[in-house]
Amino acid sequence: MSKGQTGARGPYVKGVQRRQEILDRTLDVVAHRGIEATSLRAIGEAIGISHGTLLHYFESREALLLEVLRERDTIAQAALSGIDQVFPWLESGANNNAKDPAMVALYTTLLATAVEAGNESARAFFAERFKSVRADLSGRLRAELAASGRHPEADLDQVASLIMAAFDGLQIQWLLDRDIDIAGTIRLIERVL
Amino acid sequence: MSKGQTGARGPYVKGVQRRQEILDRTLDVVAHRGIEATSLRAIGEAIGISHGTLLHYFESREALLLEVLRERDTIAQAALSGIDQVFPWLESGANNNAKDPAMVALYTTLLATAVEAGNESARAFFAERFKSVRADLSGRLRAELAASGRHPEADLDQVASLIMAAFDGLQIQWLLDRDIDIAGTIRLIERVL
DNA sequence: GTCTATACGAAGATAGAC
DNA sequence: GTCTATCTTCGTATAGAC
Repeated sequence: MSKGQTGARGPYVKGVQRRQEILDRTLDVVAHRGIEATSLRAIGEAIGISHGTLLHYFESREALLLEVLRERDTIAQAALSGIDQVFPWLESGANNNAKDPAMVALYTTLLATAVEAGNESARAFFAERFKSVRADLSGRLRAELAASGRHPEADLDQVASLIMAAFDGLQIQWLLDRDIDIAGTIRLIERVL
Repeated sequence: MSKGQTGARGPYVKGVQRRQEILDRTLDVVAHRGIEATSLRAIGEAIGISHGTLLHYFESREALLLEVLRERDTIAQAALSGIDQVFPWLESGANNNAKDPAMVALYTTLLATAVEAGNESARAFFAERFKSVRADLSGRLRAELAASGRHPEADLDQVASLIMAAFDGLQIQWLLDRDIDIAGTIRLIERVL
């Protein structure tokens, strides 16, 4: 075995730690200064490295921000892995997100860039994310209905789309007005079933 | 009466026409090149004026884009003024938006900037828009339920929030995947009532 | 592999001439 | 009302030190 990317000694160790440090600190900068002000130079300053170094680890500023989102998204999903029921699962996700407005803002901002032409990596990320979450949600709904002996009254893929749209849309409303009750409003959808 | 802003003669006439021309052409540039590529210089080129002149009419690039959205939003609302029933009204709105993806993208992009700190004008616009649409929607729902002799089973403000969130979220999903059926999915919410 | 220094072009914004 | 010139900051690319 060579001194490859995950070796405990070897020169790559520093790089792996550095990469993680960049991901962590970038979110800090986003939280403290907002996304627009999170320039490569601002991130570099916060870490104590030149802004050029950041592009040694990530292809572009957009790619870095997207990687921050991807990592946090994976962690957030894992934290909910113990919850089986759909609506408690959604409610826990909403409550966790409420603790991290910077992440929600990052999600929203990158989602907006994804609908723009020419941002293929962001578009691919969100298109794939929507597709997999939709499949996961509709599958859970189907299983739950079957377990309770009922048969679906609506297209479950459409219900899944509705839940995702409501979740994203309510998070945006919540960012503008913290009085919005995301979990409570999502729960209204339960009646459709 | 002086030669004020709306006078038919007077030196302001050219300015008023110019301002309108800028608003119209900006949306064209957005439609053809995307929002990110819609720089002040690109807009100026499309009209045949310098980018500096644009800032004589609008405070900033953001203010210009927001004004384009505000104007189109007003026109779109007026076009639906003949429809009384809530869900047909929503469906017509969705169908109209489907004809103008550039507007939907502009809406989404500016909404994302509004959740960022320091964008007070965008934040104010969307906060106010959400507030008024929510009030309008819940009022319509209340009137409709009363007319059919039913009493609401859910908090109608919450239902209105859900409808708005679903509408915005589904438009985003639609921008990423044109197979999404916005109107059909919104109609699912009808069952909550 | 890791990192700095530097340069380039484009962007939003401002000031002042005409 | 409009333009040009200029300032600052940005993302990105490259060259090279260690």
